[in-house]
Amino acid sequence: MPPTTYDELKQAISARYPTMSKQLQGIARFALERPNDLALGTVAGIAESAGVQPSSMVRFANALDFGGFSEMQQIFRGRLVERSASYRERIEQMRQGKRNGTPASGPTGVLHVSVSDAIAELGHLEETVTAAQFAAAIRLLAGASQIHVLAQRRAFPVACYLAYALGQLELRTHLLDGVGGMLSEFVRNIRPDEVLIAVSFRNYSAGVIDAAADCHRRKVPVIAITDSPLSPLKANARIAFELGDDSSRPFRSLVAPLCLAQALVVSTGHELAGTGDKVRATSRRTRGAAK
Amino acid sequence: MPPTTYDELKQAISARYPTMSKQLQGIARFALERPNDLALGTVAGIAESAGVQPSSMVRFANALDFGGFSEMQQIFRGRLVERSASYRERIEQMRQGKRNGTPASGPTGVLHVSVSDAIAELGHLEETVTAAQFAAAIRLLAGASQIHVLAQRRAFPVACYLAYALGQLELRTHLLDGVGGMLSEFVRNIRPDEVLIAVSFRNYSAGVIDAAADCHRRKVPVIAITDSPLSPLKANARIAFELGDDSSRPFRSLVAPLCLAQALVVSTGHELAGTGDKVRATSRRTRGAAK
DNA sequence: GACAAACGGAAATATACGTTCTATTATTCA
DNA sequence: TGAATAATAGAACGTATATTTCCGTTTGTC
Repeated sequence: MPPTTYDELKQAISARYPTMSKQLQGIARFALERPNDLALGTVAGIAESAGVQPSSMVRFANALDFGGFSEMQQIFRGRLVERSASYRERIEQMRQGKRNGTPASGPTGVLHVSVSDAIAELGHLEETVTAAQFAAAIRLLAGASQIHVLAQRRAFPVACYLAYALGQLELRTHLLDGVGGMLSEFVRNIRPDEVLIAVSFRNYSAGVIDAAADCHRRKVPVIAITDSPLSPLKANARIAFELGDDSSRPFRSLVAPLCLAQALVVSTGHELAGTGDKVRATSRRTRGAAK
Repeated sequence: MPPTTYDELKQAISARYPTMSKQLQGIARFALERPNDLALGTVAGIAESAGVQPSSMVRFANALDFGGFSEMQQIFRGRLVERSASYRERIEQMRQGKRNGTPASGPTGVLHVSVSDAIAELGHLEETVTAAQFAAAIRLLAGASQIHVLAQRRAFPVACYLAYALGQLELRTHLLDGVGGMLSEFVRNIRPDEVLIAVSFRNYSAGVIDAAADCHRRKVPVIAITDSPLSPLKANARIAFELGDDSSRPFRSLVAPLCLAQALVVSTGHELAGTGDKVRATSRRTRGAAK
């Protein structure tokens, strides 16, 4: 009684996942994350991608009551054709829906609008950021003895992400979250060989602006992530990313700044690893992965 | 110079159709009518369905400048995997725009990759989330007397955003940030008429899992935002959003979960404002505030 | 700490697949 | 009407694939 549909297969995997061996669990995750590969690849190819032996793939299929790998693969292939069929339906629906005049109504309409807006923002992001300022920011980050990240309110998630991700690179990173009300004390102690990343959008938090101004005056490099050339952060930053998003929308999203933040972190990682300092970079990566 | 995309293939077939032999024309019609079969079947099987010999299928592929049947089949398989048309167009547009400058290497190359990945994730997000679970989540949020948001480490920015944005809707929202180490004490006091939003991705934070499990056991509605059906959060949630994406990339981003979070907030806002039941919403807020 | 059971890895085997070659048939032109 | 050429069907061949079995290793239990 093996599963006959992809949904059943998912349920079966979920149900038996806890009782599986470690390797089989890995294959299970791989299968659910990359079902397309499972559908179209050969056992050998898939096994290589998953980092296991072909025989383990067969064992995985057997664990799900299939007679063999090919039998299980049929389910993944079935999903592929169903999915492509539903795509056409959805595209048709979208065309008809737009003709009817209600492009964005209903609960999932909101999701669609959010996704579309986010994609537009990302396109705008790539246009806005210049290679020069991006490279300059990376140089600053890679060369800093310590990095401080500051944001408040709406922008705070960006700072959280930066602090976490830069920390993963084993850069000394501090999130200035203002807990305990000692923000200005911390900011006062930032030195010129360190870096402050300040993130703020309208309405700009006074605390962030003041901190950036203070650091900038004391020759501490400030990298600003903000929304407009008119931002008060721009005047107080060595490098300012102006992501000017459409403020006409009531809910501006954090997608663009977060994507920029991720790109900065990844590039900084490359910079650190690529400057010949392989020993430090390797140990950093190893330790991070082991955790 | 064989076709490289399904559209090119279609054009090639149309162009050469008149000059083909009668049998090859039959195969051409069959191929265009049942591309799924061409993508997934074996030569023998397809040939039987089309009422020809396997060798004829190879001849057909050769007539289209392919080296063999398998080569042609790759095009049909690609068609099954390809993403929805509208997103693909946008990605293509962006790729072309970037071809003028630096293609994929260098500092801005990383940004381009981040943006592309983010767009792919967003497309996947819209596929994955069903209208039913989205609507159910909104009903829970709109009807809750209080909302608690919990995440740690990599997922924490999502919780920050949710707490901030839901707070803007004047819903009573608490960010369970674990400051002071009193997380379990707070979780223990969450009641069944409240809601817990738990966000966690691999490797899942034990604290978040435990909290979700505790709440779920005590009939507190739990909305989970996680990455896979195998997530331990799924078993401990009333509603689970599984944003499972390609884990082959070393740096998974928060773009998709944040976009989902935003859509949830916006929809909840509409729900509260649009049900016309302003009194109830107001009284709920008032009661909560009085407490 | 020792034994047993299960798990993972590698090689061997059998199957099935795609391709190619040849004989035969259909078609067209003289 | 006959001959020649192009195309098709069928079979055979080589290859690549999935599967199974066996052995070494690890893990759990007593």
